[in-house]
Amino acid sequence: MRRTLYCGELREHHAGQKVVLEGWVNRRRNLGGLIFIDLRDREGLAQVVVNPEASCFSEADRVRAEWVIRVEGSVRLRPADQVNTKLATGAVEVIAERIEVLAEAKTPPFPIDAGWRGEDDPHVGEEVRLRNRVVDLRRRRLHHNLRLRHKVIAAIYRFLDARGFISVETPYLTRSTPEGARDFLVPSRLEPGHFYALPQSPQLFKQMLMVAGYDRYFQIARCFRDEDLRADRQPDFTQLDMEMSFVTQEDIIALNEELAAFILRETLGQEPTLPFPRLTYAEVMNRYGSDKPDLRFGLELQDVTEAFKGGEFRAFAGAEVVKALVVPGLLSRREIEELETTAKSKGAAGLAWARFENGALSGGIARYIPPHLPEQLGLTQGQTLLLVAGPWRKTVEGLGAVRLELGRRLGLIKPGFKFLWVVDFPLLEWDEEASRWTYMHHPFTSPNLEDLHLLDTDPGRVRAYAYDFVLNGSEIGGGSIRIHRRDLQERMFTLLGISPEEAQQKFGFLLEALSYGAPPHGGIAWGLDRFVAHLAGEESIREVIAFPKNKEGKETLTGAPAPVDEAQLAAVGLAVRSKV
RNA sequence: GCUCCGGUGGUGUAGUUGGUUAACAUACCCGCCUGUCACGUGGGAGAUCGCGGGUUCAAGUCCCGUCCGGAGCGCCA
Repeated sequence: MRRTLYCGELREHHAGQKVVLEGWVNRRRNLGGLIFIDLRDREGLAQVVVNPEASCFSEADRVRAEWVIRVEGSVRLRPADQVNTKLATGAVEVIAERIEVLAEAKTPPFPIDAGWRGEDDPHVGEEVRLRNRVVDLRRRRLHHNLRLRHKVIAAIYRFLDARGFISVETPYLTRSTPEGARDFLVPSRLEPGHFYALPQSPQLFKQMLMVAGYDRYFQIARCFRDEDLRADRQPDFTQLDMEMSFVTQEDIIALNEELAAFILRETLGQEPTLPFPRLTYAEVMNRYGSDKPDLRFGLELQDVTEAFKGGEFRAFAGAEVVKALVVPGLLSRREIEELETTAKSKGAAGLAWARFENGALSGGIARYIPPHLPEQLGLTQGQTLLLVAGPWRKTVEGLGAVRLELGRRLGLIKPGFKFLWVVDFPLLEWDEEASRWTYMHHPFTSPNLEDLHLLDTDPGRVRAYAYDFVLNGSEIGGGSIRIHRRDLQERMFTLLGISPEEAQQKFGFLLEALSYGAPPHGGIAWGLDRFVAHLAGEESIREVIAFPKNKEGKETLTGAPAPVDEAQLAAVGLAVRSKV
């Protein structure tokens, strides 16, 4: 007899039926003469009862947690006083007639049963979890996360298909492109000494699909970047990649926020309000000190540059900007010191402060604060004023980091999903190390045509048609309108210090494509792992990836990366140098 | 590459100013138990406290080094 239904699907209307269940023993309770088995499959738990007179009683007595068994029996309603209201199947139980052990199991290294009966799983260290990932993946939390991820992807396909997008696959073995992140290299056997690179994104392929007239493309694409890992970064990660022809920035933004709303509706039953806020880069940096601000709380930065200009406090008098944060509450010296460390980590020179208590400012730099300032900032009794002064970017980012830390510490972050778009990014930023301009997004991003006249005279002020999609303080997507004219693309390469020869060698195929009549086009890529992690309420994308890598980039199940045979190296013309 | 935090039975934790046999919960094994649902109950086994060195009469505890893991900085077009 084969399985008739999932354990978790058992309901009252099955009462009286013969069923066959197959699954894992979540828990076994032996009352002496009577045995209960909570049988588990991906849909949930069902209670199996084994009576002492049943022929399978001795088999049931032998069974242990995580054994895989098949149970044949009949469903019956439980007496009213024995209904388990915590389980969806709690009104019924299966009286076992036959039990067959399909596989015995070692005792699991950590408990996995609690989540399945609706409780919190006890905390287990991530190292232990990743080392035993198969066991870990049995827990309900990960079942839920991976199914949510699937639902998100399924919703993406439904939505984009209905809007005329087609999914096209692009190569994983491709060419190394200069700059950007470090490439993962794959040696060529047919041409020893030559290498493929794994794509950092399908960027150039999708642009060429636009030139080829496909008009609307998308792909759930794996991307590879050989950089250090973080809670929200893996060396191989998944993008929702998208590109459209004959569109404006606003078209892309509007379509993508509809997509986001559709996904939330389909997966979580939520209805976010559209449109999402669109804030300029300058505005979010000045108000939140971040290009990916968390809008779930206020605590905005305020500009007080003028109040200190030319004043007696030398450190502030000549500063490019002075920014202030009004903190609800009196912070201790120790707390301020910790926050100063946070500010300094972003390059701020320091963190000045004063407390407003007993009707006056005291402590820190209280005596240097202009008399009118507290009123201007709305500073009231029992609050702390924090200040950073210096070059614009380090100042706002320093205080922005403090804002974020305070949001967490003071519990200001409200639950929910706060989306926004950040627009009007600068096209270029100054690279101190290389002493030249470099792109902020990527070298194919179109300048805002209104700023084109500044390109040679004042490149730093040129805005880009680039936009980031931000959710709860996390960059979940980014895109741009691309350059579709060969002459402008060549001009950009020159500005970025890429010689015509180098451009031809590395991007010749793109320039060539652009010279065959390219439509105006643009697109976006979402960090799918991050997006799903937010929807699942997880801090780390490792919780929404079945087999993630740890902080050191190791895949803990298989032990990758690992050495390979000398013969394998020889076949691709490589030899490993002894460690330097 | 750098900074910070952590490492104690299988798992999760406690362990005070250094002081007897390293504690607790849970899991595990055995006994008893017919309506449990984290069953109950009695018993048992299980840890050279990540590793190495140092200080000390005495180190889980203090110091140095090292390994492993996590958070962040740099990096991430």
